[in-house]
Amino acid sequence: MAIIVDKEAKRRDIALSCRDLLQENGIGNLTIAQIAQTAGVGKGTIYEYFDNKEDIVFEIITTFLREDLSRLQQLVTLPLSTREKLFRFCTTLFENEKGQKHLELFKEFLAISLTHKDASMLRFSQQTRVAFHAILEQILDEGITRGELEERFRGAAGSLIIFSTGLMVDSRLEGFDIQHELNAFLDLLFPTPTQGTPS
Amino acid sequence: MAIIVDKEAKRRDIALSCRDLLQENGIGNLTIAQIAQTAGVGKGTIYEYFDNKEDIVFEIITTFLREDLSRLQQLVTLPLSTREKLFRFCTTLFENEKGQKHLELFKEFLAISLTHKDASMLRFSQQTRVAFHAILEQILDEGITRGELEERFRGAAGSLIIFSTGLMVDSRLEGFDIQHELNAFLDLLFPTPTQGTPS
Amino acid sequence: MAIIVDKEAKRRDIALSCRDLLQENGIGNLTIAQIAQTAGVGKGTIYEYFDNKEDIVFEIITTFLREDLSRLQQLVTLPLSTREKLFRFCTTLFENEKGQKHLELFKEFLAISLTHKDASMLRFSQQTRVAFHAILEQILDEGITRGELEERFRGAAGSLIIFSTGLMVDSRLEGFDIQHELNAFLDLLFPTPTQGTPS
Amino acid sequence: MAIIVDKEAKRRDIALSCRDLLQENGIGNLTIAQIAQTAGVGKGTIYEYFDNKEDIVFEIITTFLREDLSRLQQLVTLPLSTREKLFRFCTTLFENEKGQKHLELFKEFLAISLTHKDASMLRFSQQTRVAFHAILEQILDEGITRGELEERFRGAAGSLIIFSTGLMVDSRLEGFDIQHELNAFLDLLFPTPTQGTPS
DNA sequence: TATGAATGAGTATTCATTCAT
DNA sequence: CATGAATGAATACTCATTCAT
Repeated sequence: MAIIVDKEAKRRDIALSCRDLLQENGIGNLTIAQIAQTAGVGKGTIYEYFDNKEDIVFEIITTFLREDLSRLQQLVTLPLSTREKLFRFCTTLFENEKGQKHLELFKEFLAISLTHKDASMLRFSQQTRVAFHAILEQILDEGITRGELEERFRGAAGSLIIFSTGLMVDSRLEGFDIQHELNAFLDLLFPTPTQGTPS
Repeated sequence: MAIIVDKEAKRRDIALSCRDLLQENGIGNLTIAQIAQTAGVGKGTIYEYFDNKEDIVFEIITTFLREDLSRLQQLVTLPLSTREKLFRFCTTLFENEKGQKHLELFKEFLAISLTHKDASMLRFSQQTRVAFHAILEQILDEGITRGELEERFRGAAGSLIIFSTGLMVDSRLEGFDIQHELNAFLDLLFPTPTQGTPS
Repeated sequence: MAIIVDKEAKRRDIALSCRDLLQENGIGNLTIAQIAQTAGVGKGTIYEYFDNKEDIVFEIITTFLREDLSRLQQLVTLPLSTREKLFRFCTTLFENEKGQKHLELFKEFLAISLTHKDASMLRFSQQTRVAFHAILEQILDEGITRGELEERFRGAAGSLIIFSTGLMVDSRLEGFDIQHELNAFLDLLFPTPTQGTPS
Repeated sequence: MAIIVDKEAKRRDIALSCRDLLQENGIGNLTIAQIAQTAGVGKGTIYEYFDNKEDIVFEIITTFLREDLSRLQQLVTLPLSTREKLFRFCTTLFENEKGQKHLELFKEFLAISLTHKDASMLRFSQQTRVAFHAILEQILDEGITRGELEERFRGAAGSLIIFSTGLMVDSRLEGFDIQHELNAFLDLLFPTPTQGTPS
């Protein structure tokens, strides 16, 4: 048992030590040699703790994901309107420099998972999706509970996740105004008297 | 006097002759040698009509795109409800085997354009987006004109495109039910008495 | 006969129109397509007047050579000491921007003739050498006649040509001071009382 | 524990095993595939020990250079007149078949270094030049010490190197008699009573 | 005489992964 | 447990030259 614990610990150690490396280089330019050197171990050792390059990249991305999810989790409890929460949920990755770097990474990961259809790849993608979905669901449920949202929004998390995915992908285009597009979308979902029915 | 060749025509000829090849191999496994052989010309000849591999892949994809856009264009005139049109707009690529192949190609193209940020790549992506956007807009405008859609849906094409992108990307996930997700989304946009408020 | 004359005239026309092109691009980056376009004829036409790329490059270089030889020829008649004339003979290609461009071209030509041992290549190299040799001989002979040079310098043109070649080649090295090296060499050849016999 | 390899030793091993290959094919026709096969390693292994093709070509040429320099070094100690030593210094590469092969290689290298002005290329050229210069200086200094040469020949190594370069380059010309040209040059430098003033 | 469409050979380099020690 | 030396597949692109018209 102790050994297993150690393995997990070392996995984390290696992943943790390579966070900056991954952010700087991106997935495509990251080499096992760099990872090994940065982690201070031999190349062969990496393969003692990870199945392949993907595996270790997942582990590192997971640490970023944990951060982002944690931030998003806090968002749920913030004293904001539901709409505002949804807005922030979708724009959090576009906000500061750190978010941008994570975004770039996620886009790169998306690109890989779009072509490499390994089981582990899909599993990871799905787990990630589930985590984001859960938070979104919380926001929506609370919105409904607080009377800000109609009952029909229960179960709408899936749609919002899909839209978020599209937002992330289409943000690559030049002249794409995320805030504008997102607001237009939210206006569509939550028609307000002032907007929907201009006298 | 030398033969004067219609460059545009030959471009199309080459592109046309390589459609199957691209569908079978995908973008990543397509080689210039294969293209040349399939088109029945020398490798050098390819470069007389295309700037680089990207250029020719774009041209071939464009032929698929033209087909899909044409089908979508016909959709606009079909005697269907606006909602049904939007539904079909989003699912057309998921329908038959042919659509599936195009879908695979588009996903691969998306993956590439997500990481290779060349000017030509972005330009092509944007052009494609504009074409789809235009059709969507037609459907929406008509829906509004016919009174099926509220005025607020004018300009909603952007949101729908983004959702479609997300749909395409997330469709890679196992157990992802496109029809279900799309219906849920449309229900959200067009709350009907029967669906939204089941007595 | 008329046709032959025309051929020669057209050869010159083409060569003349491509002088700048060759100077800008160098031999290595010059393409037949560019030559044809610049000369305002078809690629095939080039081969009506020239045997191959080398042939046309020679023709163009020859026009430069003619210029340089003409300048050098003038040098012979200038009211300068023989030593000064020899100095200028060797440095003329290093002097102004124009000389530099010719120099670069000659170096490139030298590189080619060092590996491509075609008969035409050798012939051209030899012809060039002969032309420079003749001028050098004039300078030396005159120097001897005027009593500035000892009799033993008769026939020394060959040595000086070889040194010039070396100068041209070694000038590629960083920190190589042409003037210094050349002066040192000339001091060696023409020992002056102040330098050769101190005290 | 993994095997620790002496990188320098392996570099030499690979270089050594490819000497013949380089001499047979020349630089231009040498492929990495051939090098790897000849050295009995994989292509990737080559790049573990060399940065690029240039790097390995330099290393191989260096082994030839070491031989030639060693022979030249011995020349310094031979019981010959200074003039004879200088003569041999310049003709050593033209002597036997082996020298001829080295010469061909050097000419090819010269051709490349004349057009490819990379830093590493220049550095290598300069190092080589320095090594030959040093030996020449030894010969000259000794000649001066022994009273065979006038004091003015101190520092003349540079001029002689340049002449040697020219000799190497011009030797490509048909009908170029190295011995004759070199003797003419040496006669010029060392005027003897019998030669300079024939009664 | 002029043209320009067609051609096709030829090669360096990267890097995830393995396995002998 | 750890290591790091060895591996090898896979591919775009240029351009001088030809020859049918």
